[in-house]
Amino acid sequence: MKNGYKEPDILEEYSESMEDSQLKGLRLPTIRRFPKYLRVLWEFSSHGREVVSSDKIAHKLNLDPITVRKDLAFTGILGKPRVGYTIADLIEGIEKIINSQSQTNVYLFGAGNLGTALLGYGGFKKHGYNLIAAFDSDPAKIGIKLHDKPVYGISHIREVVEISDHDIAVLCVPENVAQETADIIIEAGIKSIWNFTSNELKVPESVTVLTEDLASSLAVLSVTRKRNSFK
Amino acid sequence: MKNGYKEPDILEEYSESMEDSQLKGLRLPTIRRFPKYLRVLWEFSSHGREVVSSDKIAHKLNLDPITVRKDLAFTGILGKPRVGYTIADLIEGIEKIINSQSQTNVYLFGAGNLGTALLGYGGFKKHGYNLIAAFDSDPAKIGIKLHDKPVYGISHIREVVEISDHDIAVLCVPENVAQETADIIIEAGIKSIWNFTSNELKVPESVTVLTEDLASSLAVLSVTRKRNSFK
DNA sequence: TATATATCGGTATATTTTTATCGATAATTA
DNA sequence: TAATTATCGATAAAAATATACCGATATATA
Repeated sequence: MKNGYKEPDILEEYSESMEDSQLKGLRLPTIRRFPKYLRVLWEFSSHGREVVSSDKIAHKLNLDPITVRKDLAFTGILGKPRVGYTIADLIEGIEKIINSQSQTNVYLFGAGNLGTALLGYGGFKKHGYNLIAAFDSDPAKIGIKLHDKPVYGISHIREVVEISDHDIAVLCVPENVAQETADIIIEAGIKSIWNFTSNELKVPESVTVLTEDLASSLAVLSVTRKRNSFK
Repeated sequence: MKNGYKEPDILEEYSESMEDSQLKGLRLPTIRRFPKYLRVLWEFSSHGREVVSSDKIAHKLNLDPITVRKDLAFTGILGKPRVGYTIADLIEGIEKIINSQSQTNVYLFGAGNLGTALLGYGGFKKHGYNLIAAFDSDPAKIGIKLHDKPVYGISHIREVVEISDHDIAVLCVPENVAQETADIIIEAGIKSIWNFTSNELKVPESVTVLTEDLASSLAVLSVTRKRNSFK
């Protein structure tokens, strides 16, 4: 017996700091797919299913079942041949990886069009993020509520933000104040910035920035379409 | 002389249907980076620069200069040793690839929070896309203008949309009507859908869908931060 | 004018990501 | 109970992507 399916070993009972080890080998494409798996798992679950095969998941997401199995292996959840995976276990396993911290607070900076839209984005709550408050410089907005979230002046950042290593700032301010706002955010102790401005931010190494580049997506759409039209 | 820098050949004078061939070998990561190059090239240009090296661009975007040179090679624009590339040429070359068509019309479906935000998104115009109109089912919105764009009832789609192969539909409707709206869009002849709902759309092969998955980004941010905290 | 240096573009290598193959096995069917 | 089948997980191969290397050369400097 050289390779192939093997009866899995008994799971280690203790896994105190498994998070670190679990993260090893985890790649970006896999991480990006996890929320997609969650979506279809939630859907299956809401239809009363309890188990699901990699093939079924793959089909829903236009992926290869092998990809799905490799990704799901990172959760440590084992499937059964001829049956599949227990949906509830998978959901728990994925959530543990992509948002394991007890709670992640999200703060919005810039309550303009896009910012206000994101205040109403249901994905935050669904994925375990708590949108706490918004900050804006417009006096007309300060003090009111948008989508039930209070809007503060940015000078009150220290009073509002409970400093915690895994809080997230969503940056939706105009481009010309993007960097200075980021500086204030970092100064206040927030270490993750979700950047919706088309602006490369200069930040210390200890701060993580993810820039959401809508123009990149448009480019992909444009070229993909052109490609499709050539065949 | 086995390899290394070579005096470039004289450019072919005619290149009628170069688009197709130019697209060959062009990969998704490169396409995604093109708009980023445009951003920094515009910036350099606005500061009065006329030439720029791969190294300068790479530095701005946190990329490897080799990556930049390889990407830029797809434009066909040649740089000069010790000098760099002519910025104006690069801009033209990139724009040709990612949005070569004379004009791309963009139609928004669903003028809710996110939709309205996108109506105000400056990137459209900047990258050569014309946002023509929005469609919504809410009678209170139909007939008014949002960000100077008219809002129509979706039943008027055929009157408003000039059918053209490279038009883009931006889908921002609630999830429960995502698929049916997509069907109407496709029926009207639009072949590219930029999908902001967290919903896998079933579409014919001839239609290109790009799903913008905000939850995926959040996951990436979450895990990247966790990683950073381990070192 | 000779030398030094920045920077190009081509080829080569390394790493990451996807896809294929296959033995093992749990449930199903004959 | 035996054969069939769906599906797993491990290893292997292929494809895509990023990085490294290096000779050539245009400008700058000595």
